Amino acid sequence: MSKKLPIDFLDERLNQQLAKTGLRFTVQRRHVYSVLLAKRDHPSAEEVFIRAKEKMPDISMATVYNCLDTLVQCGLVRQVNHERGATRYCSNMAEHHHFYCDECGGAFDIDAEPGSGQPEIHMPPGFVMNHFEITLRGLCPECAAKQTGVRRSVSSSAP
Amino acid sequence: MSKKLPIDFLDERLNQQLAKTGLRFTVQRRHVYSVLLAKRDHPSAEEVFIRAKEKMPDISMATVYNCLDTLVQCGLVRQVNHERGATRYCSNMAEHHHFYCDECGGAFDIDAEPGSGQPEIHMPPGFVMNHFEITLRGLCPECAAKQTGVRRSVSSSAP
DNA sequence: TCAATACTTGTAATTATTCCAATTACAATC
DNA sequence: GATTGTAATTGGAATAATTACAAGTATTGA
Repeated sequence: MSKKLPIDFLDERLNQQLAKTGLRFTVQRRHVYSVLLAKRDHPSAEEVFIRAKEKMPDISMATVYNCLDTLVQCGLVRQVNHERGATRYCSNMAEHHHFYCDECGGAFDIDAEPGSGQPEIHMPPGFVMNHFEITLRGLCPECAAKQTGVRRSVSSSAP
Repeated sequence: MSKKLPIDFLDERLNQQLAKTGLRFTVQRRHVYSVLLAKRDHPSAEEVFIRAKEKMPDISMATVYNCLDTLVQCGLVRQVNHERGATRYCSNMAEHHHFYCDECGGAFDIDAEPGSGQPEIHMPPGFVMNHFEITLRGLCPECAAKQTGVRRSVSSSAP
């Protein structure tokens, strides 16, 4: 009960951001955040729950939802919604876009050109834009290779 | 059965697109499509259902979902997902972006500059991009006016 | 007209998420 | 170190959105 974890970058950042909003540092929040940082494949809340349970078997789904919300609130994680499925969570806060593969459903981060700023969009008068997001769709390298390499498998195995 | 409706643009387009995919023209599909064209405010499935019931009281929720799926399938309507809420449907197939008001939740179409093409994004090798979408967030004219204390002056037409 | 098939309908089931009330943990103070 | 007020966690119930299914109805083509 006394092993002091080294205050690494994760803790520091988390602590800092939580403090800003008057929220507490808890082991659950820390753990959920570490799960998101460990594998940045935009997991859904349920996937986070499953991964979190590996090292923290008693954590509850409600807590995962709470922690994710907290992390989003304090600006360490962002929520991404794509298609009809569950909301997904992304711990990459650098400016980037999201690419979704139509074939395998995978999500990929596409770095934004630093300083590329916002695309040239002519906003009608009166609108105040705070945020923009570019979502790309198509085929990821793996799926693209399959489609062109092997002849177009029109009657591929049922999904 | 008896009264032949004039084949207007709606019917023509719908028929054409349905035929392409081997789907049938039905009164429910026509009606759901007309609801989407009548008010282009990106209604959710449930809102479509409510509006559709006005003139077709017997239509069911299941049919609305089916029809919406069909319309999306045959390229007359697109699905837009924003935040956690319900999926919304948009009948504007011209190239445009979506603006969501953080305050009132309203959705607005922002026309893309014709020929502006896609934003300059450096895709990592191997990715095949088929589609991109820009989502904007901020304040709509009405909510922006309220926030700055400016009375409802410039912004006029409500959605 | 009749059969084949597509479509619609109502309902049940599923999925994703939120809500809530009861504990439990934490931080500050005595 | 005990006390206390507050915040966080927990499990389960509740809700919202969507999908699945089985039965009935409409439409098309022969």
